[in-house]
Amino acid sequence: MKRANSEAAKDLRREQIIHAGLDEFFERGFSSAKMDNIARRAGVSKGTLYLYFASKEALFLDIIKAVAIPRVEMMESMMVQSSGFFSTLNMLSQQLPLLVRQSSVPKVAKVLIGDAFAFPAVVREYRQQVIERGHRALTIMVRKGCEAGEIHTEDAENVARLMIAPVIFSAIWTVVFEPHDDEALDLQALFQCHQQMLMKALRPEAP
Amino acid sequence: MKRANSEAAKDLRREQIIHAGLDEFFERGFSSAKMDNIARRAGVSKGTLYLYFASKEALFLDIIKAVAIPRVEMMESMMVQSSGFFSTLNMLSQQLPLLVRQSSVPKVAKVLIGDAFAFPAVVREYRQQVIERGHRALTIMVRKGCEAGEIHTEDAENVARLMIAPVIFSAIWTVVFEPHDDEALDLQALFQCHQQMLMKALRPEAP
Amino acid sequence: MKRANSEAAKDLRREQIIHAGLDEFFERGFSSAKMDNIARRAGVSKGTLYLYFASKEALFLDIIKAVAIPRVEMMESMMVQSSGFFSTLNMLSQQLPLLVRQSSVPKVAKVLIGDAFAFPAVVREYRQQVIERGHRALTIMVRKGCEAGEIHTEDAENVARLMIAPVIFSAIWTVVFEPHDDEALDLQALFQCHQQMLMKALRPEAP
Amino acid sequence: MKRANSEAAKDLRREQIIHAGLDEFFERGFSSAKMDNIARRAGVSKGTLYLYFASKEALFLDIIKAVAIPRVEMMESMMVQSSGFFSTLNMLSQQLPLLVRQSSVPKVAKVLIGDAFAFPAVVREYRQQVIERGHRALTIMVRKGCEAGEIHTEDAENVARLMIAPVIFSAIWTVVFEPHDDEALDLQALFQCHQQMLMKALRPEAP
DNA sequence: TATGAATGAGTGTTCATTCAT
DNA sequence: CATGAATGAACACTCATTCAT
Repeated sequence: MKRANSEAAKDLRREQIIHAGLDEFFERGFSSAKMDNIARRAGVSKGTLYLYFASKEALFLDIIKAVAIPRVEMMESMMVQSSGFFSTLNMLSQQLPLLVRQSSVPKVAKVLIGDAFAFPAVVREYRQQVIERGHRALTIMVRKGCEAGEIHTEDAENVARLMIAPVIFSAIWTVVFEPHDDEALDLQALFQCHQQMLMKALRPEAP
Repeated sequence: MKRANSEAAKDLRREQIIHAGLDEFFERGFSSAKMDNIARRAGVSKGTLYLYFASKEALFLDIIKAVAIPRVEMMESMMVQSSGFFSTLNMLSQQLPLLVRQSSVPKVAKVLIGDAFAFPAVVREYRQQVIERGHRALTIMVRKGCEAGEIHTEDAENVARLMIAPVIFSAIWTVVFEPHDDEALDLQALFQCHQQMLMKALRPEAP
Repeated sequence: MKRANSEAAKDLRREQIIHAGLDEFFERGFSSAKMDNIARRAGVSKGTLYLYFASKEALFLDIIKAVAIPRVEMMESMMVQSSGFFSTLNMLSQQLPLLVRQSSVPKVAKVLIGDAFAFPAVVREYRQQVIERGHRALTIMVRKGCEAGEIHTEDAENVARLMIAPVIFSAIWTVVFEPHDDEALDLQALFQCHQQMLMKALRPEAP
Repeated sequence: MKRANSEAAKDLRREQIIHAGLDEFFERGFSSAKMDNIARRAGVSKGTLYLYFASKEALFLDIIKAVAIPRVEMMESMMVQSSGFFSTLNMLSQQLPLLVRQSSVPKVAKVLIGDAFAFPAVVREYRQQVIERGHRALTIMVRKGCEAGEIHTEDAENVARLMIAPVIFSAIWTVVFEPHDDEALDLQALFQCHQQMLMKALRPEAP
């Protein structure tokens, strides 16, 4: 492999390894993942991995951090700047299939589920930094919708959870079933259906 | 350990091992699970495991089979004998929290997610024997509800999926977050909320 | 290798491994010593080593302990029961060549010297439990000889050290030079000479 | 690091590396010594080491040679020009503590003991070039003393060895115990005591 | 049947050495 | 000459599996 002498080149190399690592951890879980495989996937030698990451565990932790954090911020800002519940819901219905299909979020989720007991601290932090923040932003969005009279519900928190549930469902589905099966879930239709059900379910009762 | 001379005693021993194995696989995933630990949990020696199961993998497969199959049948029959959509939905809302909290289903799900790539055949079979059958039963129930005029929807399949999504969501939540955290999700309230939203979302429009 | 089912058989196996380990550590030092080699020397597999010792370091520490401690006690008792300086000195002159040639003490000393920096705690303990105790016993013996009028010296402590010096000298010589060279040091003649010089050097001056 | 363009500058660089190497080999033994550490101690990069020494082993060998040889010559000349046994003995008693405390000889000795089996050729050469030459010079000095009537002994060779023994003893002591302990041996007193004992022990009997 | 001592293939990690810059 | 990123052989340690007791 070529030398990475500049800082930029080294960052690139880090990225390659993180990418390769995520794939390997995703496919095999932490303990079955082999540093050898990660090296091969990244196109470097095993020794090189240790120039960039202190250990398999350190690589794992860095991967989780690198992939998870940016995503939340994106979603958070999306919901905070919300201009009305329905328009945001609409935007979400279009964005979420992309998040599930294109981003690394489902892969990270799969890895974290599989190795939850091995890394309780990571799971806790992920819950706080990703799940709770997402849930809070969504709850606020629901409450604002209520206050604006757009929607009605007595239980904003659970509504927020139920809005998320299909994301989790389809993320799991995607990573667990689709790699070994031909039929792909039609996420657009699923989220479309979900959006319509939500709109009807949350519609304020006529007086 | 006492000898298990009768068939009944041998079956009991098998049960103990399967139970111990599920716990170990659940907590560590397939590859980190140690036969030593399973033996200790089951109160037998390592050698004994191999009298009942040919290998770690055979034990794993047997566990999945032993735990998963019976559950589906229960759920299937529950929905097939359905006496009206709403009454069945009501029953489900009460039963599902128990399924999530009391049964081994979430544990098995967690294991299968974590080791999906190591056992594609198992995953495929699980999908066909558990998920698809459950989804089909649910879809039929939705369709019957439509035909009976109780509810209305254009997309029974996705409605069925969205009815299941919170089960997956809470199953994952339960096994991933709750073991390392104090706050437990209030499943009753969650499924209550879900039921009400479904009822409103599926209510046939007034003409 | 045969199974070691009884406690006695296990102790024997431990002894074999300790013996093999000492040889390997002696010949290569701690860090070059290979567990594989130790296993081969002991006639067991690598895995078996770890049934008896938690790690390479634990094996090392146990070896030092197993070999060093008993020796001191022997020497200490020899000098404490001393019936007169000259008779004890005579006994020592006969015993020490055996200690140097037959026992494991010089091997352990060589190992400790080579790995002194890697195991400062061991070195300190060895100094306290072996060296200091030996030196103290010898000093007392010299003082008693003075009080009994057999010998005379103003500096019992250094005399004790100088009595020991040839032991260290010949121990080092034996383990460092003799394995790679034909000529063996004539320890009997050396200690004989040393004894005579000591007798003359310590003889009280005629009035 | 600056380039070393002149021959003198290159020799200096060599010296730095040799010095750094001795410290590292002394502290960790050959196989635990890391080229990385040596480079850091010498203030150069790892690659530079290989510009001056072909390999770790070559560096090791050069260090032994560089440090050991000069010392012998010094000692040899000291004893050969001897102007009488007692005056030389006196001089030795004063010089030896310095040799033990100030020079690199004890460090080299420690390294050679620790890695004796890995470098039998070095050990043999060291024995021949350093030990044997020293022993021969000392034996000659004793014999001359006898012939001159200053002293008397039947066994000049072992007397020479016993004259050396405390040097070995204190060298070992210094490098093994003192780095990890506060109490330092009082070498002056020790050699003083030794000198006095030798003088008395070797004194010709009155007729 | 039940045990647990023994095995050895497999994996994370280190580090002497190389060589592009 | 000097650097330090890259390499891969080597080694400590683990654990599923076997089998003598």
